[in-house]
Amino acid sequence: MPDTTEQSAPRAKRPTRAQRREEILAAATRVFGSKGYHQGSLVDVAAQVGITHAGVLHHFGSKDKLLWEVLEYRDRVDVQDLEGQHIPGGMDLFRHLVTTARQNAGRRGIVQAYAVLTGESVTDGHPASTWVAERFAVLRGEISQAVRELADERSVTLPEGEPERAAAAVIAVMDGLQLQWLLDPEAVDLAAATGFAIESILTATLGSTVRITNP
Amino acid sequence: MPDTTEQSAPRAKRPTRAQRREEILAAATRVFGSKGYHQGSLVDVAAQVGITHAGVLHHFGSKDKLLWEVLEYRDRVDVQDLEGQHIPGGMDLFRHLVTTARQNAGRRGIVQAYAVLTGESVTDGHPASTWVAERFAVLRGEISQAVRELADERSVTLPEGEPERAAAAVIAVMDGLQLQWLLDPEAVDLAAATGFAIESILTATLGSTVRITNP
DNA sequence: CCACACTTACTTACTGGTTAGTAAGCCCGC
DNA sequence: GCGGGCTTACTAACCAGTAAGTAAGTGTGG
Repeated sequence: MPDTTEQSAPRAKRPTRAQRREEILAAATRVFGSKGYHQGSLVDVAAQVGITHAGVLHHFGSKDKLLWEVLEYRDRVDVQDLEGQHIPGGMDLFRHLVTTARQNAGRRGIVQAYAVLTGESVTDGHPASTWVAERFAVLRGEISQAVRELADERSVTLPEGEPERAAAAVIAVMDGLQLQWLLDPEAVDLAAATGFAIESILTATLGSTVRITNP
Repeated sequence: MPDTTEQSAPRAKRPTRAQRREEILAAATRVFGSKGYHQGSLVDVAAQVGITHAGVLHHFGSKDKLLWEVLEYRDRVDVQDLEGQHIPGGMDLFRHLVTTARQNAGRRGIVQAYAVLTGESVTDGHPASTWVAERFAVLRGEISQAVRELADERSVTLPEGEPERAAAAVIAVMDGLQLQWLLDPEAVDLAAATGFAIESILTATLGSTVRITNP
């Protein structure tokens, strides 16, 4: 017997299409994050929203498309968090990276989702592989640009390919630390280790001590 | 009609139990490497050896046990490659790490298997998670010890927790670079970037320039 | 040296479970 | 009253694991 007296809640009625899609995307992020894409099923996702898996397919057509929208959704949320709505450059970028690491230590789910999908994406023909590869490429571009800016500020001439090498190393250390932290949070201080590693790489690249001050 | 004249070849007859198990382990490494553990099926593994999936289960009992043996097999092969049969310490360890990275650039399959399984292992209740976590713990122990040795050699006193932080960063950067390299081999020079990053971290930790000379 | 007993290495066939995706229809709210 | 949101019901594929049978090898007693 459904309770029809329920009407004080703002929307016990029916969620709009946009609301439902958002709910499903959030649920899918959790499911793909905790179980991976292949092991996480549409039934799992649907259950979290309180519908059947066919309902999910009604909104997204296929599991692959759902994954795609989850990834775009994550990007959108990330950009939203960035109040300025634009990616900072120079030293601000590295400050932002360390800040993100500190925030990440408090939201295991997101970190797990990212780690699982990234790992899975190196399998042959994985639907997320191009997304992850492009993401890496964009990040390398932004970070190497920031490294060049810092070098210019300090009038340092860098060897050919050095900014790119440093950028790849910075991204690598962040991802790798997340893996270790997920498997053993006691053993790794995510924020501290990330800050330390990025400072190390920048110091070695620029030839003089670099400190990333807390904003 | 089987050719009984064939006897110059050591075994056209029937492979021994040990031989078959080895074949299956190699096949499973390839399959789990290219498809992941969950997506890679026993049928896939069996097909590569030319038997049925029940034959695989005859030798290994269950898929979980097969994975376990694959991981131990990988360890065994790695140790075999190390001619001294023992893990080096001090600067030799870091030389060994860079050498490994250089070798890895020529064996994509192994790197892929490691990356996929590590990523998958952070999912809830994954059969490989304890193995990966322990592997990380052991590596952190060995590398932080090597860092302490280098510090002693140079009469440097390190802050509390610094060797562990450096060790985690070194492992992280190796894993992270592998991911980027797998997704875009053109964009990342695995050996060069690994050497650069490790040198950076050691230099920052020890306070003086560290170079890892080619053996 | 060979027959008989036994073991090993599988295969075939099946079970129970889970999966993504499809089709058709119901029902609520505008 | 009708259309979008959803369910129920289904399919076809695939999965790990089990059971039972078979052929080929191995060891042994005579």
